[in-house]
Parts: sequence; structure tokens; C-alpha cells
Amino acid sequence: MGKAVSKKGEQPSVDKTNFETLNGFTGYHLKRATNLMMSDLNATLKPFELRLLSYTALVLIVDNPRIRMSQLAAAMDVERPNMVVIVDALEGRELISRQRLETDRRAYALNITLAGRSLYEKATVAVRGHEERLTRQLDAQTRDKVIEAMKLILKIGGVAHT
Amino acid sequence: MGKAVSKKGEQPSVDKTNFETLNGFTGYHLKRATNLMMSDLNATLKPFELRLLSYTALVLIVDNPRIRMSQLAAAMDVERPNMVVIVDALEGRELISRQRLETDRRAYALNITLAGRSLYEKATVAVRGHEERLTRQLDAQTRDKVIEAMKLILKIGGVAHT
DNA sequence: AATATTGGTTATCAATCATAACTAATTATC
DNA sequence: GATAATTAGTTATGATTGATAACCAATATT
Repeated sequence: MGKAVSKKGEQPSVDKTNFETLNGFTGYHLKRATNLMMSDLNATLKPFELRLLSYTALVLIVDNPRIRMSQLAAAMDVERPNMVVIVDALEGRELISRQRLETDRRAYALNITLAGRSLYEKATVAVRGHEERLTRQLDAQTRDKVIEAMKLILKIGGVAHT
Repeated sequence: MGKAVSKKGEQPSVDKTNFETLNGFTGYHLKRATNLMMSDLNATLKPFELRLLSYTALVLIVDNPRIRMSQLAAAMDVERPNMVVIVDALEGRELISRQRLETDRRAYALNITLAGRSLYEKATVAVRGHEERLTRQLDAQTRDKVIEAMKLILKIGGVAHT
């Protein structure tokens, strides 16, 4: 209403694009900010030869020693076949180790290696820097409110965990 | 810190997964909520045979009559070759029309058709319902705070527009 | 013991997204 | 005003991502 494009309403529409309707959608803003953050995150992780999913796997393995692959896949919301290639790559770089479980010889217990922990720590410093950089303008209270809002959305959507 | 996994720190780690580190990242929560919203949005648009990008294109064409394809691609942050297939599909369904510009005969002016506007209106009602459903738990003030926060993040990242 | 289920794997396929190269039209340069 | 450079749209293609089907071995179920 009362926007710049006014004046009759049927001229070329070059230069300024009108985002009126899209701007009314919360999801639009969420998606754009998230795209930016994911893109910056991947750039942040590139020096460590990690990507969103491989880094997330590292984090979860550090926080959950001896986690099984299927549990990791569920936690990351990734199909098992895709989990295999992520784990293969991390194991190939000797950042994590697979260990057969004695209690269930189908499954592997995943553990972080020394090299893996070292990379995890360096990468996490970088990721915290990335977060700090991109959310610097938000005061702590706003940031917490945002996180709470995201949790509410997830709860409504019936996504469990946390 | 004082979490459930405690006790020595090297047992199976089945059942409960520890998301401690990930939970500390704003980007993690943003991405999860956004994934949920995009998934629900696509489900919402399916009955109209629209997807995120085709719906966004419709919206921008409605809000910007006679917009050119390249401007639309820039506004949507989509590569031009990919824009072509989106526009082709919409034109194939006669939801939009291509019109050669007299002033620049390389370019097309995109316009919504009657059928396109009708579908746009129905789809937008559904999308508003989807937004309402997923953000119902957020009071208006919180929702606005979230949107402002997203805009701040985008500003830091150097993303223009709006 | 026979059957079903689960953890992990392989192969494969669909969808998404980006890149290179082209034509036609316009703009810039000399 | 001819030549070169750029722009709008297109085509073809390739890389990457994510999902599905089918399989083996081990465990759980009946």
C-alpha cells in the first residue's frame, strides 16, 4: 500500500523491484537469512575441508562418543546411504574411527580421533567467529528470542529432539 | 557441562542424542526452522502445481508488472538459465505472458494472465494459512522482532534490496 | 527354526544449481 | 558510421545434492 511503484500501476517496472508481498512472509526472511548464513558457514569451513554436513557429523560425534551411524543419520536428518559417504570421508581422513560394537556386531561405534578433535576445535573456533560476525548486530536478548522463536516453529511442525 | 551424557563420558551413547554444541549455534536453529517451513510451504503449494521458485516468480510478476526476465532472475537470486525453465513452465500453463519490449527487442516484459492472477490469489491464501499455522505461537511482536533480526543479518552479509 | 527387522552398504536416479557457449539486439568506442 | 563490447535470453551440459531400491549380515520376533 502506498509504495513507490504507484502511479497508475502498469509502467515498465525496471530499476526498483517491488518486494511488497514477499516481505510480508516470515518464511521469506528466514530463508534469505539462512541462505546467507549457510553460504558463509560453508566458506568458513572450506579451509578445514569441511562442509555443513561433515562438520555437523564431527560435532555430534564429539558430543556423543560411540554414537552409531544410524543414530547419527537420524540426528542429522540425513538418509543412511548419504551418511555412509560422509562417514567414509571423515574416516578416510582419520578424523573419526569406526569400531564394531561387541553388543551388536552389525553396528559401528563412531569416535573422534586425536586429529579429528584437533580439527574440530579449530573449526569450531572459526564457526563461532562466523556466528559472531553475522549476528553481531543482534543483542543477546534478541538472539535468544530468535532461537526461542525457531524452537516454537519446530515444535508446531512436530519436530522432536533438543 | 552438566548434561545427561555425563558419567565418565565413554559409554554407548544410544537413545538420547546430545545436541549441546549445535544448540549453541543460531544458524543451526535458523536452518532447522527454515527447512521445516520450506518443506511445509512446498506441500502447501503442491495442490496448485507450484513450487517455491515458481510461486515466488508469480508473486514478483504480480507485484512488478512488465518485469524483465533478467530482473526477475536477479530479484530471485537465480541464474538466468534456470529462470528460463521456470518462466517457460509458467508460460506453458498460460499463467504469465512474454511480451517483446518495443524499447529493447532483446527483452521480454512478463505479465500475469487472468488465470495466473486467479491461481496467484488462491495460492497466496494457502501460503498465508501456512504462515499462520507455523508462526501461530509467535505473538506479533516476536514475529516482527524475528523479521528485523533477519534483515540485520542480511545487512551484515551485504545483501541489498528491500 | 523360520520370519521379520535393523545397521550398514552399494548402485542408481531425480532434482537442483551452476557454467560455457551461442544468437540477437543494443550500447560504446574510435 | 563501422567495429567492438555488452546485455537479454537461450541451449546444452555438468557438478552436486538428496532420495530410493535392493542387498548382506546380524539381531530380534514368533
